[in-house]
Amino acid sequence: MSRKLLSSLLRSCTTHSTTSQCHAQTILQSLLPNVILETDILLAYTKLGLMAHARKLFDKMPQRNMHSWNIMIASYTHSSMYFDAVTVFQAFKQCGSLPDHYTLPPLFKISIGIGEPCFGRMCHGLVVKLGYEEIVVVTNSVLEFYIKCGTVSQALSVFSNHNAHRDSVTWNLMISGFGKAGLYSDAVHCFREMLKHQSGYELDYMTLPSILSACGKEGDMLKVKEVHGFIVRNFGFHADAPIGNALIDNYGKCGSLKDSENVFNTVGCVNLVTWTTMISCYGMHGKGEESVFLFEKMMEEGFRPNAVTLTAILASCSHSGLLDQGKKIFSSMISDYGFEPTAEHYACMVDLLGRCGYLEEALRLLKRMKSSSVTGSMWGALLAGCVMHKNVEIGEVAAHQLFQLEPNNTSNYVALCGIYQSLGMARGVSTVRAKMRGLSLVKTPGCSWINIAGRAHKFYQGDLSHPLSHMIFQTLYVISNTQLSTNDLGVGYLLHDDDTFVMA
DNA sequence: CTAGGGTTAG
Repeated sequence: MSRKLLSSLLRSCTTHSTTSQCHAQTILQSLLPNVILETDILLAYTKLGLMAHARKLFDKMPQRNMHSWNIMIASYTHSSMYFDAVTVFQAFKQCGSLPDHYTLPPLFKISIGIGEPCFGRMCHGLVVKLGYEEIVVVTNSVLEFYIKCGTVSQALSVFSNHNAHRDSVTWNLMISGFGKAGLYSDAVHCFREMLKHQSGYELDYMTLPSILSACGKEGDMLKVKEVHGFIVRNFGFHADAPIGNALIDNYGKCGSLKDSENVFNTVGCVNLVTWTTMISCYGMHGKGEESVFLFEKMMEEGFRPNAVTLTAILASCSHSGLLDQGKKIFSSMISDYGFEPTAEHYACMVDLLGRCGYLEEALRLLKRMKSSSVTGSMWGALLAGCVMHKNVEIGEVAAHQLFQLEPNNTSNYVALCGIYQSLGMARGVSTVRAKMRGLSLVKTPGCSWINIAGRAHKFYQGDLSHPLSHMIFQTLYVISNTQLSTNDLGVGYLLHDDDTFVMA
């Protein structure tokens, strides 16, 4: 067999055995060493995720080209083996070579993967110095890097500096970046800008889940509906699964379970995430029975739940007080599916037991675990249960664990304080407050808001300064039909975005 | 050989 033939065979290999056979042939026919052929073998191994095989060959190669270095760096990165990727990159630099536009994008992923943003910033410098700023793929990876670091301002400056070299990926990165940073109105603004720059049929459907999520997290159902209409007009009803999933999720987040159900019942593409999303929508709306029903139906249809599905169903049971169903699902996941419960699942179970008032049982569950594997979220769930059921003994245990684990989390101090307060334990209250002062911790006030007719109405706890607060108070009183103090109601004032009052 | 979207959690 000729080199050429083996080369093209290698490029079409899709299994371990065919790749190994081709590799063996190159050796048998004394075709090695040969950079082109060896690089083909490297690529074939890495495509199959056989990094150890690739590395063994790579280390033996007497000669390497840019392609072979890039394959190793990119595939280690792809396999989340960031430190191996760094080692290869360092060896590469030792040879005195400079990275090219294929080398650079994985370097930003490595920087995030190893948690060293300095490395990424240095690579950004390399991009500029080596003149790769005009290659859109490279610039997009720089943009993604700054977004993943949480430095939106840096991302925005990269975005603005490259208005001549943008593609749909660039726009999508910026829109989803704003959304991830909680800058929802900026995300919407960016989406509008994008639409101005391209005509309808060129529109990229990958942007749609991002914009839906920004609208949904803002709680703006009108915008979600608007984007939904836009999707139907431009893409028809048979959107792909992530779009349907985003619609279900965000209708749910905006409080319209009916619309979520509607999408769920009519979408063309359904996957595990679709089921999980719908289950968690029912959970959010306190409809645990529906969640359990859907969970069972999902399994009947042959979907195997994953870790996220399990978290969703457990959280759902928890919110609806379905103790037995939750326990049953948790133990059957372990026995029937050999599932290894994660920290989140234990936190859900503690939450479930705690809400139902089984605080001792919840504490026992945590005490059975290795103390190093008990997370803050588990103690946090227990503490929340103690607040609900005014249990000071277990509450103190949980709170003191949390003070060790997350000393700067103000919510934990406030929670313990709340238990003391509800039991009239004045000394406890002042001790916790003194502790907070000593650590100079300040609690940011909780705020909730709703969007009505495109305007954001914010509510802070215990504030009655709005002229309509009396009316709101009365309405809440009627709804709750119980004797509540002003403080319990959390009545606030309505504020517009620019802090001017809005008259309903 | 390089870049982008969806699901949990208090």
